[in-house]
Amino acid sequence: MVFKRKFDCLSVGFDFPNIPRAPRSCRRKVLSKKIDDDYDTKICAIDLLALAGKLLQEKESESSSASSNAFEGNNHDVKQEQDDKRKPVKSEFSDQGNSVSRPITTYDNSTDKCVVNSFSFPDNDGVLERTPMSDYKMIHGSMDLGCGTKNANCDSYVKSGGITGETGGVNNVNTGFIKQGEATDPLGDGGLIPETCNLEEATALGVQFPKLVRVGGDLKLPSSMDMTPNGSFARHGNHTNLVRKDDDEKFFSYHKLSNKFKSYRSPSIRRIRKSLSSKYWKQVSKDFGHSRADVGVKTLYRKRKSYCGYNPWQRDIIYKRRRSPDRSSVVTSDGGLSSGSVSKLSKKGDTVKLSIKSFRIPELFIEVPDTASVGSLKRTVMEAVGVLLSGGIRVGVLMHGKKVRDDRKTLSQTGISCDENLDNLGFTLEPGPGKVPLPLCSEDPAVPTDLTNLSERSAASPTLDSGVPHADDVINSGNIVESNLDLVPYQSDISVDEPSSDSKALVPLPSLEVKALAIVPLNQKPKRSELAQRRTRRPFSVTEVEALVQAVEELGTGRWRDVKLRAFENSEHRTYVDLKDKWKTLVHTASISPQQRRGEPVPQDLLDRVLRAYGYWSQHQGKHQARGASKDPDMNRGRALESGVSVYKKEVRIGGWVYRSKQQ
DNA sequence: TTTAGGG
DNA sequence: CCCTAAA
Repeated sequence: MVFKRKFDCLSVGFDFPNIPRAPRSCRRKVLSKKIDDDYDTKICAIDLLALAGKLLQEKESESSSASSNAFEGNNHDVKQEQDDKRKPVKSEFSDQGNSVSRPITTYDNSTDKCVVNSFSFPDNDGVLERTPMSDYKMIHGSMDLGCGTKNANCDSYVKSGGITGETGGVNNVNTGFIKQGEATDPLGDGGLIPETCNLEEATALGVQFPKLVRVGGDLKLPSSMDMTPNGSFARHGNHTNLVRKDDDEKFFSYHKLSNKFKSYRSPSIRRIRKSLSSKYWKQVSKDFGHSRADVGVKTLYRKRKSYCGYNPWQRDIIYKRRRSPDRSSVVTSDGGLSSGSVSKLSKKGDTVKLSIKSFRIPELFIEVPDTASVGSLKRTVMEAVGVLLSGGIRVGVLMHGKKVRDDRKTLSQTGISCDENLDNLGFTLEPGPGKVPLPLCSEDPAVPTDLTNLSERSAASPTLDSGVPHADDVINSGNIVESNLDLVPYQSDISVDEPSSDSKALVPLPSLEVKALAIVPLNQKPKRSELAQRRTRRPFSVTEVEALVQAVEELGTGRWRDVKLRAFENSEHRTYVDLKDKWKTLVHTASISPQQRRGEPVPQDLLDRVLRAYGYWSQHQGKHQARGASKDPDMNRGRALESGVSVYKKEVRIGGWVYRSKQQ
């Protein structure tokens, strides 16, 4: 399956689509593009644009009903407007209660491509309706994650598909980003994702959009904020290997995990990682970078390593941001439910409450064979979503379609808290420092990714390259940090140095990273099998065996690379390790009775030669090459041949048995 | 990257 | 065939 992310939006900051096309060296540059450009200058890509965030300025002394009513009215209008604009993509869908999914999906039979334009999430309209106005302190808003969505007020709204999450506002009854098993169970195993969408689960799985509470002008981020997809979501997301294909049919993959480590390194993460066996990591890296020895494996490998590596520099930035004097608080839905923190946190002065009702994300193009199972499709979609969400996201605030870059300004200064501007407020989810999730492994063996054709083996593995953020990107991120302090890793359940981290971020992503990571270990086994598909078995033909024996007779048993070059140079699929292994099995085969042998029978004469060569070279271990007397293979051959039969041992001892050559 | 071996 | 420690 191939994930194809289409960015048909006007904004291109993220440049997802560009990456795959350019040579790696160039792609890096592309990736490093600033992503914090003004909205006008095209923001990005994964850029999930908040379609409409509703803010409600509420004064304790004021009657809430008045504002609420006003708000509701506006909300509907806005919503209608949004819907209209989405028409091309999502016209026939309306927010229907709890429908698991109402994707505007088009299916192109000819190409087997699926375009998922939207997902539906739990809809809490009902709840809202039942909510007394007095309790209706949350303003419902909607956030569009679609890169094509600029803003509800933006005329240039471009069709964009995505995942739309409807969050309930009033009681904050959770609004899971992902809901119910059927639609959200990525593996279709039903075991990873809760069947029900209770608050906690939804919160864990979905993007919880918090209510923003302004406290005395300060905003705080509650630790309960949880954007973490957990359970299956995280699991699949973590090692999800996605191969994206842009419109030009070029692919590239990205890996989430590495991003996580890179972007949100924290003691907790370190701890988690530490818990991972070194073997695991090695395995991963190897599988990931593996390919033929002649295909720049090294490059890939190194790249990958560097990405996964801890980047102290970036971490510093993170900490710096955390210490930002500005304080903001975000109350998550679940948190709100359990503690009703929203209202409690409110206090003197104006309080701005915000509820982001929905998200939209860029269209996800998924390509799956028509023979793919539904479960596979689910998984694929899930992976795409997971990658999208966990790739590292930053939040941006838009007012009248323009990005508000000065994080130091107060809401009132920015005008956000003005009723008139409520409809002009928007949020964007932009690529975080990591930008592009980097695939670590192939989630689905069925994913046809050998476009790069690195090797047989790599065919089942993702092609790592452009999706990886580079130093450039990091630097870039740093710049962004300087100018936009809108991304702050926030540790909810794992706060380390600063339990009550200060943050300006509306949406703390770190927790997501952390939780996701925590699940990694659990996937080790299953992952491995999926990510590194075993090469197809290709039995040696008699001809090959003969060639091998011939080469070994001439070169000995310790020069597999030479053997490879001499006799199998044109057999791409035969590595020197393969040859060595084959020789090993040949020796074994020759040493057992014919009845015990399996597979295509090897002529006895060949086996005899094997034993002779084996014996001979056992006696002359590397003598020839060691003395450098015969750099030229032919010389060795000559010697061996010259010696004739006599050069071979008459007796070959293998496994305690003595084999006598019939020809002796 | 190769080699050498165990799995 | 795979995985790796060593070199």
